[in-house]
Amino acid sequence: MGATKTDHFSEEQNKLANMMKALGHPARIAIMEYLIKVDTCICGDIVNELPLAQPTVSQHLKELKNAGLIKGSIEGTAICYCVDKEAIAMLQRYLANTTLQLETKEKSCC
Amino acid sequence: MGATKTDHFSEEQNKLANMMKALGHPARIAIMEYLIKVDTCICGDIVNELPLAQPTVSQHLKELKNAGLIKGSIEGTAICYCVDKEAIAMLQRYLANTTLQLETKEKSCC
DNA sequence: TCTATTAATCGTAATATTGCAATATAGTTA
DNA sequence: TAACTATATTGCAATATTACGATTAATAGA
Repeated sequence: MGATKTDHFSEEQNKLANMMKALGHPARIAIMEYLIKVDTCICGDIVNELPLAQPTVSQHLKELKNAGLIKGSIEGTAICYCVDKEAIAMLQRYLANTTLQLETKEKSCC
Repeated sequence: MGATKTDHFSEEQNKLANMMKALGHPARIAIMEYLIKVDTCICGDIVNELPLAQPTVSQHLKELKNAGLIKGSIEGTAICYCVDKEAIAMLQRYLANTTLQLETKEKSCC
């Protein structure tokens, strides 16, 4: 035990859960917000923005990348990270649809 | 180490991360989807819907409740769970705003 | 009261995450 | 080539999560 039983759930449920999980840490929320705030995506100063050590930040970036939320490419000596717009858009659509489904229901018994 | 450094991040970042974290598991995504699908919120059959044992489901429900994503109230012998519309709406607004910010930027260098 | 029924809690094992120091890697520049 | 800079990887300790069997608590009905 201890491992998530991913095989019992749908592809979409697992993908969504993975993205949500990646965003389920304040440091990673902060990283995303910073990447969005900064105009250019050439970012070599994410570490300076966060109250965490460099290896920790690097690990968080890796997780965001694995979840498909950011993209990174080598830019000389630094590495260029930026948000994957389509991934965010997908999340947004899912939640918008959920909200819509909820609004059409009048019953709210709790 | 091993514990998340919540105190270095903003209230909002932590709250968001908590919600996202709660949704960061396929079983909990499935629970939310089921609660939304079912017309009434009198739900005593969540366990039958999922490929997980009763204590496990109960624990997942507790986490969703702690994150403020669902509400529950005692309904005789069963317990009535339903989605907290405002919480979902909040998440939705956050992502809609994020998407908006991303759209206004032309540069997508990666 | 006895017995189902339903859901929470406890205890525990397996696994995952978080964070960092130390180190490695790779490109840049003197 | 050597020193410098930026990021990744490794290894490890502390803690959290996941899952479930066993048990408990609470209510409903015979």
